Amino acid sequence: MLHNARVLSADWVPRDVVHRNAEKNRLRNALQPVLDDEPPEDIFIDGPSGAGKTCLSRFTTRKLEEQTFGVHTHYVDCWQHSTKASLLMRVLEGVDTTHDIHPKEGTDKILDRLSTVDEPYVTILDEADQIQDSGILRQLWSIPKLTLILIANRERDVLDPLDERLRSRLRGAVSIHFDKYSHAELVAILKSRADAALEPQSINESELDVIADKAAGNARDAISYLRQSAREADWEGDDTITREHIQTAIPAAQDSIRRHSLSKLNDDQRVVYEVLDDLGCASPKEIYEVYVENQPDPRSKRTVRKYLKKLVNYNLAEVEGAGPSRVYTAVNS
DNA sequence: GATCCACAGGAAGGGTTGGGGG
DNA sequence: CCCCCAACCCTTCCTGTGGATC
Repeated sequence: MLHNARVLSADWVPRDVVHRNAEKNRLRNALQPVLDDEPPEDIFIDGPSGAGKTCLSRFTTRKLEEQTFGVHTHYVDCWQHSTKASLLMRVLEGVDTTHDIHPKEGTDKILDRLSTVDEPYVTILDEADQIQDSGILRQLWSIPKLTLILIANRERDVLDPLDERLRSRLRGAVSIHFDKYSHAELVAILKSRADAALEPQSINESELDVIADKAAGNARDAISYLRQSAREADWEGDDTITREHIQTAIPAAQDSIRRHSLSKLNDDQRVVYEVLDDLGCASPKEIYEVYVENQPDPRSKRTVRKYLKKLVNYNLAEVEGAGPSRVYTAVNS
């Protein structure tokens, strides 16, 4: 059934993006200075998960690179490269060799190399709110030939940690907001992916409808549900995807996302998650008290606060309220 | 509306780690 | 093989914030 599984992988960039025409035009216009070799504009993209931010950015920069000689574009996932050294190395990989950089020379050397690049280049910083050291952004913004496209769920998550001088400069940035996909748009996206990835007639419109419905505007989820549904059908030896396959596939897809997130936690972080999962819903104080009982050599409160924030970032927990009424809830759907 | 308490997260300092060079 | 250095993680200390309580 699956004759081109890559089309259903999370980082697949389609040959054409069918929706988001307004956003596409704004991004292209914002990148115009790159073509004219003028000073770059700052570009922000924000919107909910699965709204097509990453996909459209990668699509647009790929087009730019194809159509323009001497322009380099590069994608960096700040989630995987949240520390200063690893992030800067990834940025440099997009334009230059990195094998001659030694860790003991520090990050200044990497920044020097980035500053001396003499051709314009565009770097997408996806999940930009994950960058731990806000000084990195200031340094990257001062690089003459570099155009940054910053992607985050909420623009203010990136801007708030910055100092006032930088924030005021960035008020002039090109800011592109993405909304959730509508149901009809999701169905259309699923249809085009299914056409490219699956044997003809493997799935019909009403089943796509069910998947789109469950994904609630999130294209990334929708595509992973479709992928898992195709696998289910394959395992069963069926050549069409039925509602039963989808029913099985959705929890399986959600579980695999959750397990993947859990695998990235260290032992203490996992204990904090398990404590929260047992409690279901609890204040930071309660969580910490139970955590300390369960751990012979517990981390400090401050560190556990960092862990809790991490769980929220990984979608393993949700948080509500502020101050003393703050409550964390485990996510284990 | 003043006060209190729990919380978030920044800053600074110390211990640990890991890769390269002597 | 050990030392060096930068990066990284954790801790301690601290400030600012906002809901709860009287």
